[in-house]
Formats: sequence, structure tokens, C-alpha cells
Amino acid sequence: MSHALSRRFFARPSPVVARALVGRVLVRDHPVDGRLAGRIVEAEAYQEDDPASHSYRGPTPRNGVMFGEAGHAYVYFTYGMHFCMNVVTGRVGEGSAVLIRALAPLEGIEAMVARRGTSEPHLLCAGPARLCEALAIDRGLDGASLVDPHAPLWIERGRAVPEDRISVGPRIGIRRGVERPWRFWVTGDPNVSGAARGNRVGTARAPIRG
DNA sequence: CGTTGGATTGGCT
DNA sequence: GCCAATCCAACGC
Repeated sequence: MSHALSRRFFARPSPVVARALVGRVLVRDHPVDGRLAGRIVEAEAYQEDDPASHSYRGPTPRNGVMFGEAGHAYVYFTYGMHFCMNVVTGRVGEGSAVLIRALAPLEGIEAMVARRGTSEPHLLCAGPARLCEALAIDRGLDGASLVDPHAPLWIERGRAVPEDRISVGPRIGIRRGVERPWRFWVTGDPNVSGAARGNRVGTARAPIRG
């Protein structure tokens, strides 16, 4: 696990971490399939003072991990069938995290194809629930450390994305807090979520201030 | 205890 | 564009 990001990286405000995570590599060490990995091409920040965040109404059994130490995975189940993965950020007690929304598949692609039931490369990890299915991330990883040795899941340094290739805009799928421009993605990357649904993928619309 | 709706996706009109 | 799938956390009574 060379170049794995440390707790210090995650112990910053979630919008800072979300922006900094673009270009990093999420790695899942699967007991059967080995290394499953993808480059992060889309991420969103959530924090406690944020009506769109699960942590907005305080800690509960479901969101408790969000209020804990940075560098842990917050994995939640939603819509009766999907898991989504966050990285806990900030300080203990704060309730902030970054939702990983899309990856560009790098390693273990055959295993991803088998789990996802599609071989379209740009549909393997283009969405928060899709990438969790592709990397076999579920409730069992809620609360798992991303920074300890022997962790089953971690994030590697990856390669920097030039500033002018990163777009900033409103988060997807939320009703309140839409005005906060806390979604960061690689402009024009085919793996960014929502492309098939007309969600603007970089380019045309000017990125909102960030 | 009953109701509501969700940080989504895929399939159909 | 619209909606069902399918669980369960959160909230109201």
C-alpha cells in the first residue's frame, strides 16, 4: 500500500478534502478478487452545518461514523438496494465527510464487470452506488479505517489533476443545500456520474465559483 | 407503531 | 421523462 494517504490528509474541512481527492486512487483489497482500484474522478463534500448532510440533525446509529475520527469509511445503505461510500473528514465530533461519486476503473476490471453485470467501462464505477457494487463495498466496511496498516480499503496518492481540468458545481440528488458548490469532478471525464442522464459533465456550463 | 422518503439506478414510455 | 425497486432510518403520534 505504498503512498496511502494518512489521517492528516483527511483531517481537514470536507470541501478541501473533496477537492484534494480528485485524482487519487481508491483501492479495495478484496479477499477473493485481490486489488480492485479506480481513480477518483468525482467527489462531494458534506458537513454538519449543511441541510443536505446526513449529519445535519446530529449523531444517530446510522451516521455515527461521520462524527468520529477522520480517515474512516462511512458506508450507508439507501433506496433499499444501494450502498454509498464516504471518507470521514475534519475533527472528531464534527460530522463531516466526502462522498466518493465516481471512479475511472484501473485494476480488477474483470471482477468489476462480474459484479456490475455490464462490461461498459464507463458504467462500471460512474456513480456512488455503482462504484460500491464494483468494489464490493457494503455495510461490512462502515467504520473501517482507511489509514491503518492492514486496512481492507485505502486511498493512494495517485497523480495530480491539473487545476484547469477540475470543475466545481452543485451537488447531485439533494433537495436542500443545493447552493453550496461542493461537487468536484474531472472536466469531461466519461466516468463522471450522470452523463447518461443529461447532468452536465464539465465543459458547456461555466463551473460555479469554488 | 405507522408513515414517509431518501447523498440511486436501470428500464420503460 | 417517468417510475418502480426495496430497505430502513428518522420522525410524528
